[in-house]
Amino acid sequence: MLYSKNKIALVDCNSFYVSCERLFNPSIIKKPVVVLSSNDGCVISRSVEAKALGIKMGEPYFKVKKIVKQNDVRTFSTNFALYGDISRRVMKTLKYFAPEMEIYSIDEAFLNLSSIKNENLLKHSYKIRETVLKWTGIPTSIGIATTKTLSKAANYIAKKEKSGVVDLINSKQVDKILSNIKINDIWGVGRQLTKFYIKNGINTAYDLKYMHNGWIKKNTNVFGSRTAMELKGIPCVSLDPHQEKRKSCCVSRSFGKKVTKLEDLNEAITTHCLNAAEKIRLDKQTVKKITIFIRTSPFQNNKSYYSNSKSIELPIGTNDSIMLVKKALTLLESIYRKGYRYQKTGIIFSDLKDIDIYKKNLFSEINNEEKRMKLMEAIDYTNIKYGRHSLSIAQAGFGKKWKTKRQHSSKIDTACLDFLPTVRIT
DNA sequence: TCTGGGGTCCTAGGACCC
DNA sequence: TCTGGGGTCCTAGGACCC
Repeated sequence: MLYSKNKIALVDCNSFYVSCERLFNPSIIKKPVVVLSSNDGCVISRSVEAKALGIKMGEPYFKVKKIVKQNDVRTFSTNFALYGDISRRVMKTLKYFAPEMEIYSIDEAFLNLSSIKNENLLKHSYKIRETVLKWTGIPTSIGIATTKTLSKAANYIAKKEKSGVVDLINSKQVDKILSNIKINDIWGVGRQLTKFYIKNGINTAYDLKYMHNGWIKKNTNVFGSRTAMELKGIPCVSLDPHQEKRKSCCVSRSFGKKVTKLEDLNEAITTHCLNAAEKIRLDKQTVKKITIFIRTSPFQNNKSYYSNSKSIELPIGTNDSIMLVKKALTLLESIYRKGYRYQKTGIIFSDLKDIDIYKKNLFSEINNEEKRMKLMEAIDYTNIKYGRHSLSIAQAGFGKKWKTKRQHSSKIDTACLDFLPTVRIT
């Protein structure tokens, strides 16, 4: 029995983006800190000190500006290149402790700890936390349980504990812990399900756990039943160590200033399209379906709102920037309407396939395409070596009046990550 | 004045076929 | 007069996640 059970640990980095910024700026340790989303729009990461001031996750920045000023909260624009690099370091460290793991997001991973004896689970987890902190400078929390959903719940509680670890496998108080988790804080229960559950008197994780299977199945979808089963300790979502390639690729941005002219939208779409194409080329993929969308602000409810999108299916998959930009601009022109103040535009590549399939396509004109592929390779190489957008195409524009706002950038150059100081926070 | 971006999966309903 | 039913496939949109 000792080894027969699933033992899953969810390791989650505490206030990850804030922790990353702190690595390079020790003066903000123990101070209230927030990291803002693109365009300095919303708060997407908060230190505990910032949380204590009542700053909520996802809140628009302009709404908390007052609190920020009054309390000298340090604010940062996102630096995803940096966070990605630190994330890779954290994951590499975790791999030492569990060869079988699933990277779930930039700051979370599920670890299979089934080979660890029950009585050693806690000790092992403390060791994981200590090592990650020592090697990367990032503090973490760990939740251990027999299913993913329960380990998420354990982690949720671990975040509030000083020890940073909660083990539900050896705990005799699982139900008590679950009764302290509100229904909307359960993994997989979003806004809609929360509304429905509360209407039916289900208010906590405990309530959901003891709900009849039949009732759940009849009244929710497969997601709902799965979550409920997992709370009961029956694994329904297995740990998947296999890293799949992405199935779609989206690049979109809000504008720093509202945009009205087609030529500005053209520049933005071209830029986004080039970025998306570069991404899929790095993953050795091709795209068959392109969608572009534009919209005005959904928050300015008074005036005319306009939102539209259009897709096109390509005859064969490609990752040729020049061809993709041409198609994207045609799509854009067909949905552009004069007289609106646009807030955001973006491009979605879907139906992505491995490049090898494309190469074997009998209908492609091999010679021409090989030339194009060489050109794309050269562009990517130059951009990686000399910085993004060293090489671009003219349609991407030079003025970029629509550019995203980033007023709080920490300007850390991750090209120098090798010189990253390893800070130990105690 | 100012409200993110990038994903995955599920499902209802339409189109089509026999 | 009486106007089927069942199956598959695809897609847009919704819900959810971080």
